[in-house]
Amino acid sequence: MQNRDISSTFVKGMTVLKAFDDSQAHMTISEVAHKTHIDAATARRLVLTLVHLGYLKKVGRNFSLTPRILVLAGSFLGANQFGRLVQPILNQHSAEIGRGISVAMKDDNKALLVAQSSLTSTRMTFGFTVGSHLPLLHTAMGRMLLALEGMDEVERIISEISLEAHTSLTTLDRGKLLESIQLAAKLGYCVVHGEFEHGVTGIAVPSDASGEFPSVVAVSDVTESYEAEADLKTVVVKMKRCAAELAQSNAL
Amino acid sequence: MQNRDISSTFVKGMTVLKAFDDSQAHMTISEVAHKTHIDAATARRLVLTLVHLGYLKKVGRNFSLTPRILVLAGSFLGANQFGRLVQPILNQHSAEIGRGISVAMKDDNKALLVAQSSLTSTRMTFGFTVGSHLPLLHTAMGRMLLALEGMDEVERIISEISLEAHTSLTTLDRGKLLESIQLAAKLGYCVVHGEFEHGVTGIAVPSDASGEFPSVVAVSDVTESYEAEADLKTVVVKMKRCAAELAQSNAL
DNA sequence: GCAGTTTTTGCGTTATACGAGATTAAACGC
DNA sequence: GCGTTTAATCTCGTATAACGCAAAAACTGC
Repeated sequence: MQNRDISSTFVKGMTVLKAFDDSQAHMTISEVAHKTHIDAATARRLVLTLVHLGYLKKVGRNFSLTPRILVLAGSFLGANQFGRLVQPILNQHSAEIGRGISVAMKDDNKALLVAQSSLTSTRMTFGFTVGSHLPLLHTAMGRMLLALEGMDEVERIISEISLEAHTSLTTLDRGKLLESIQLAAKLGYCVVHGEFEHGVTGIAVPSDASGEFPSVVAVSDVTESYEAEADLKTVVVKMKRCAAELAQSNAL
Repeated sequence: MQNRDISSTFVKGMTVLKAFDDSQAHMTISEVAHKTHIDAATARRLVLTLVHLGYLKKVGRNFSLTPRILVLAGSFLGANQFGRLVQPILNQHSAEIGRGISVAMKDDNKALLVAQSSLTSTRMTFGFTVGSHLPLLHTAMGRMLLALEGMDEVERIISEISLEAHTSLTTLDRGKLLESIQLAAKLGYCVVHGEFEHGVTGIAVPSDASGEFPSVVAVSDVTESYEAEADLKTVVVKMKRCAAELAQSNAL
């Protein structure tokens, strides 16, 4: 028995729903039960409830998410004016910078992509969408997000998080990570070379928006495109312009 | 008491979560209770549970969605390869067509935006995002979606749905709507002029993808831009090319 | 066809959701 | 400012719905 203010059934239900992540999109009832550590009979009831509500659909003996789950996301995006305010600004600055722009927020100990504008002239994307989780410590957007938090929170996360080497360049030294985040806080921008995806450099700046959730504006490109130090500086300046406009628009 | 396979608590919990739509993003517990027709005490527990799970946050006496809700959407998008397959194709064709492209699926009696590529060179967007609900009967994408369904389903929806006049051009005659959908099914594309937003013309074609959910590719622009009949035909041809590529990629 | 697994059902137990009422906080008038 | 009204929030005993075991049924793969 736990807190009387928390509905354990609802918690289990959301656990089941969350279990359908991109690592396992199609699951049988027993797989759900295994993954969530919920009794098979209970898991079955919760899964059937989700089917009843239209969030899951059954095909054969497997269950998978339906597009309806996007409606919940749409509520958040709509409420925060992403369509009307954020997206047009991102589009314009994306064209000016010549690269796709992403906006991210901190979610637990992950960076969460909340908006994106990819260049229409290129097929290049990094395969992430709104709702994608990225590492906090080994991406520019993640470190910049941490730099916006209090340093006590940063130290807590750095010490708690398990470090995973995504590439040969991934920084696994917790002290160096802290330094990098402190530098980002001081400079007002963050650059990370190939620590998450090989050969890709990320740049992030705070969005400056005074909204409900701290957010950052981020750009990714192959490392060579920033060969000249001046190129990088130019991009940062343009990104800051984008951030300023987002802040001014009262979005986010 | 109802079906023993449906967890009524979980249903109520999801109802509460869904209640935070863009029409009411910030709600007190009693507002939630009122909107969902759930007892205030129960609503309170469910809301507190959502706060506990990090999907809602409390500010003052109001509750609102956190970005975490996007993670669930990300699972669906990731599982269906939206980032890696769909988005690049949309981006490329968006540039070729010279207009933003959307992909939509049918959700109950609404059209649901599941992917989008807006032109980066322009600030023009129609304010919708992934997860936005649009009318089925008064948009090109909606009618095209219906045209993919069986005609019995179409007739059911046309007769059940309540018709709302969004503009002075909105077709409110159920017979005419059926005709329009049948025409779309026959032609393989659908064009709707200013029935949802004044002065805006929408075009939709089936995505041809053999995936789990029927989907359409849609384009919107101010009506004048299609003045010449030839312009419209050209766009349709280009859209069909996009649809074919989506199908070929095994996305959707 | 058999041995395994998975899914479903029944049921006693117990936690848990319910909702009326108590408590607290906000809104208003004087 | 203070009492009064109104609404929102929280508490708690009780009814009930969810839990999870165990056993049956259904499906798989060999």
